[in-house]
Parts: sequence; C-alpha cells; structure tokens
Amino acid sequence: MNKYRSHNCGELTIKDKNKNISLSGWINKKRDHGNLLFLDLRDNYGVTQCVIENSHEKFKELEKLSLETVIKIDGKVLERSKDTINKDLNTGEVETSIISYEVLGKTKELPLPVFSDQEYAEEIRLKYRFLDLRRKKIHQNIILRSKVIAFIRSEMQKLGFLEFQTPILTSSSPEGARDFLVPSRLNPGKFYALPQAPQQFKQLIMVSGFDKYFQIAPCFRDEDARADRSPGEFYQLDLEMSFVEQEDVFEVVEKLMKSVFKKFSDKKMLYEKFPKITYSDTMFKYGTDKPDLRNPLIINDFTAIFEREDVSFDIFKKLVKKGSIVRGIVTKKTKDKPRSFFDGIDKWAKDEGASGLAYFTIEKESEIKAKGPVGKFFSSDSLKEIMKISNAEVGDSIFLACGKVKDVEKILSNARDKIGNELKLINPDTFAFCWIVDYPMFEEDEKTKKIIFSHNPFSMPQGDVKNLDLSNPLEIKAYQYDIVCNGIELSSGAIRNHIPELMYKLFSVAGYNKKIVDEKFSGMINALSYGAPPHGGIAPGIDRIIMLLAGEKNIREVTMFPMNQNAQDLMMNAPSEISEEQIKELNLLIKKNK
RNA sequence: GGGGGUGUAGCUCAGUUGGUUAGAGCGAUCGCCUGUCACGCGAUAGGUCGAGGGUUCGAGUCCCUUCACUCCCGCCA
Repeated sequence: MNKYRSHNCGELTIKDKNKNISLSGWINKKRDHGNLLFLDLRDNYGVTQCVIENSHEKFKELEKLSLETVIKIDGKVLERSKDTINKDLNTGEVETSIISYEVLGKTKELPLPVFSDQEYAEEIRLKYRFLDLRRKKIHQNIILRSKVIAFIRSEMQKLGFLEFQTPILTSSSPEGARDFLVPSRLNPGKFYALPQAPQQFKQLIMVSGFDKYFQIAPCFRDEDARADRSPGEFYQLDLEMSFVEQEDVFEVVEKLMKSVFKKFSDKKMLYEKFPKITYSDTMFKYGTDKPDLRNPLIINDFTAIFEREDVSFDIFKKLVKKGSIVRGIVTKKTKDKPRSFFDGIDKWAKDEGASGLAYFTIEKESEIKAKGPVGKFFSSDSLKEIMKISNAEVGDSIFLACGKVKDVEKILSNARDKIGNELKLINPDTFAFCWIVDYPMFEEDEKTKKIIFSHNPFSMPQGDVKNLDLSNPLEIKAYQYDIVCNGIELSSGAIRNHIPELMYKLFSVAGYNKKIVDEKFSGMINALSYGAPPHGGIAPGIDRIIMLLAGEKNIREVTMFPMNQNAQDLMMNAPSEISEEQIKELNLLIKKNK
C-alpha cells in the first residue's frame, strides 16, 4: 500500500464499511463540538467527513490544526446513521473514524479563504493562485479544460490529423499584432519573435506534404487585455488541411464543435447546421462580424424615410443630406414598456459615446401614429413604409441611430445586446454557432486612407485567380471566414493563397514590394515556389471554447496561471529586471526613464 | 494613449449632512459545547481608511495629485 493513502477523498462508499483505510488531503472545514470534532478532508477527487471523539488522545491536537493543513489520516470507515447522511457528498453515506494522523504540510494564516463561495479581488487571487485553484469552481474549470483538450486531441486524431510542434522562437512579421521579442545572444542586435500563431509554419507543413495538421498551439501577442482576451499568451486549436475548399474545413470544424459542445455541456444547440452569413450581411443586419444569433433583434435601414417630404425630423434629415445613414432596431410589443425603459436605452447610448437613439412606438387610433419624443415628425404613410421595411407591427417600438456607417453599425450592434438583455430575449441555455464568410481581402485604413489587408495577407482571393482585377481592391473578397458562437469570435480561418505570383500582386496592393515580401516572408514565399498544394485551415481559440462550456465571462476563470491586465504574473513576479551581466551578454542598452 | 468603476481589519463589505473612541460577517487566538456538514455560543486580538498634498476648529467622508486593481474604447490580420 502507498505510504500516504489507500483511497482518495472522493471514493469511499457504503461498500467500504468497516475497512481500515488511510486518506491524505487538505483540511477543508472543521466543525468542533468540543467533545466531538468533524473534519472534512479534501483532495482533487472529493471530500470525506472524518470524525474523532475527545476520548482520543490526539483530539486536542487535531482540534488545533488550521484549515488547509495537509494531513494523512488512518481510520476506519463507518456507516452514517440515516439522519446524518449528507446527500451532497459522494462519500456522504459514510464517515471515517480517525485512529491516527500525521501532518504532511503545515500552513501559515491564509490570505484568502479556500472554502468559500465569496468573490474576492483578482489581485489576491492571482498572487496566491495555488490557493485560488483549490477552490471548487475554478478547480473544476481547469479539470474541464484538461478534459476538453484531451477530447479534442482524440477527435482530431480520429479525423486523420497529425499533431506537430512548431517553433516558439521564430521571426517577427510586419502584419498583425505586436510581437513579443527575444534578443539573440549569438546574433547581436537581432531578435526572435514569439509566434502570434503558427500561421506560416502550418502552411509550410502542408507544403511538406503532411496533408492534415493540428496543434494545441500557444500563441503570443503583445496587445492589451480584455475580459475575454489574455494578455500575452493564449491557446488555439490550430489546424490546416491540404487539397481542400472552404466547405471541407467547415465540415471538419462543425463536426468537432458539435461533438465537443454536446459532450461537455447540456445547453442546446440552436442550429445543428451552422448558418453561413456573408460579411456584408452580418454588418448590415447585426452591425458586427460576431453576431449573437440567440438575439432575435435585427437592424434595418431607414435612410430613405428621411428623404421624404412628409417626414419632418429635421436633425436626421439634414444629416442624411450630408451623407449619413439611418438604421434602427424594432422591438416587438413594447408599447406598454415604461418611459424609463426607453430613456434608459437612450441614456446608455449617450454614455457609449453615440449621440443617443431616437425612438418611438407605433400605435393605431383612427390611423397609424407614432408615440414618443420624436413621434410627431412622422406621417402615417411614412410609418407604414417603416413597418414595411422592418416588418414592424402596431405596438412595436423602433430605436433609430443616425451617422456614419461605421458609427451606426457599432452603436446598433451594442444596442442589440443591450436591448436584447433588457427584454430578456437571449436564452442563456443555448449555443448559437454561425459562420461569417466572404470577408473583403482589403480595407481602407481610416486614418491614413491606405489600402491594407483586412484580415490575413495569406488568404486566397475569390474570383478568377489567373486574371484577378486589382483595379478595385476593396471589391475583392477572400476565402476568409470566422466561426462565431453566442457573439464570441472563436476563430478566423482561410483558404490560403499558395500561388507566389498572386501573393506578390496582392502584397503590392497593400504597399509591400517584392523585395520586402521576400525578406519578411522568406520562408513561406520560397516554399510556395517549390510545388505547394492548395490548402486552408482555421484556429479556434481553446480558452474561449472553455469559457463558453464553463459559462464563464472572464478568460482568467479558465486559465490556470493567468497574468493580470498589465501583463504581469503577480505570483512569479514576471516580468522582472535582469542583471547587468545578462544585459551585456545580449548586447542591449536599457534606456532608463526619468 | 483615453474613459468608467473600485480601493476601509487576513478575506468580503457597511460607514448618513464633514463631528466624540471607524463597525459587521467570515477567518485567527482563547474558552464552552457529543451528530455537525455554512454546526452553535461567549470573549480577545487585529486598522498608515491605497499614498501624498490641500480646505476646515475638525476629513474614511470635500478638493487636487498620484498609485494599484478591474471593465470598456483604441489595439488584437
């Protein structure tokens, strides 16, 4: 028998009655009755109630032990009387009568309670992450993460994918996020970059003829954090396939997502076949390229209404004349909502930095009328036209935003979420997946007015590839797609451009000449010149998948050792200063501020 | 880089209009308690009210500066 335990703390049942056993674990909770002490012993597997009476010589010692002390207990399994059974524990039908014990690990006074459902400050949680991770919820989240990843691995292998590792020290690339850089000792003045994703490597794996690749890949981006975005590093299920079209990638990913989400969650899937929405449609209908399809609200365009003679809403009319657009959201059967609901939305929009949302409710007396602060500006006929455009009915309300396309899209996209939540239109017990397809290849940089890659410079443009018309680059669409679930972007992917001449052409549109491309993407462009297969892939974010499955809103709840918002590891004290010697060895000069 | 929120005991939080000695629950320490499972009861210790400056007879509370954490915008193909 093992020196520390014969059983774990989650497995004793009535079948073990009267056995002499040993358990090791943490003291989760004590209930001291003075002459009788209950002591809950906890490990990874569960909790077992242990009991000792004051007639025992060790009673006084055990009474004094702090919570979270690690002890080993030798004892005898006893059946609990019917009225003392704890149904909340797997081990609740029995308890262990303590015969002897041994302290394996003492504890100082705890900086935070382990046995508590209380929320507490992030800072203290991250500093004492090893204590935080003992807590039930996050402990379970991390175990879930392990199981999901193991399951994904086995599914991918079943689907014929091979797992490979790719370099962590690689070269900096000019496109995309800011790189984490690592100075090279052997090559003074030069730097490695940590990969933002193994993008080029996975394409090189295809060129190397491996056909189907995947990796649970660490990715590093030196960008600011968000609740759903770790600073520094995160993980992707990176995958790439040869001789495929877009649909082949969709099929694999859809199959995988369905089996993962069905296995690890009881929530319903709204769509068995994930709908495909074009980029331009989603921007129009939802104002975003990551729509939450659980939310039934849809955006409509009402710009033409404000060119009518019988509409006198002059503020909007003037703006429309100058090129602004008007779009809006219809809410069903909201005529009896209190004024505070409407004003609340309007005020919220103003807080978001928009000029607010105009609103009115459609009612019918002798004829169709609009009620609300701006209702009087609309004629009966114009209202009928509005109802036609948006399928609105009497009793519905409309929220309108006016401005530049991008601003209107943004505020209405957020308004969809806000109103959808307020009216409880979003069923939290569902997953709504969709594909966003037909992304534009290029877009115009708002500030510099330059043409830039809108997503990924390695994507294959749609259309006649041999005679691609580059005169209107903004019109070119790419075989570029995103997968979205409940308004969270899980991943981007693309069919790649495997034709070097075409890549040079596209890069030249974005202002990179052949020399720069050869220099910055040497590994890839060179490889594509030696017989590259058509290929494509995608890279769903592991952390976000786990967030959805665990029902967490913050990525740190599913990350074992996350950094804080300022990209600091409070437990390990990273980043930290380095010695003069190290600096010298790396040929660096540190410029001291102040 | 910008905006919002928070900061009071080890932890979670209360603290009114600026007013005497800054409170509660949990935890810790000590004592009582033989069937609890958030055990119960009693006592004790524990505070640079994030920091600095200002206004005031008087500041946890008002003002200014600053720091930390967090959420958002920018950013993240």
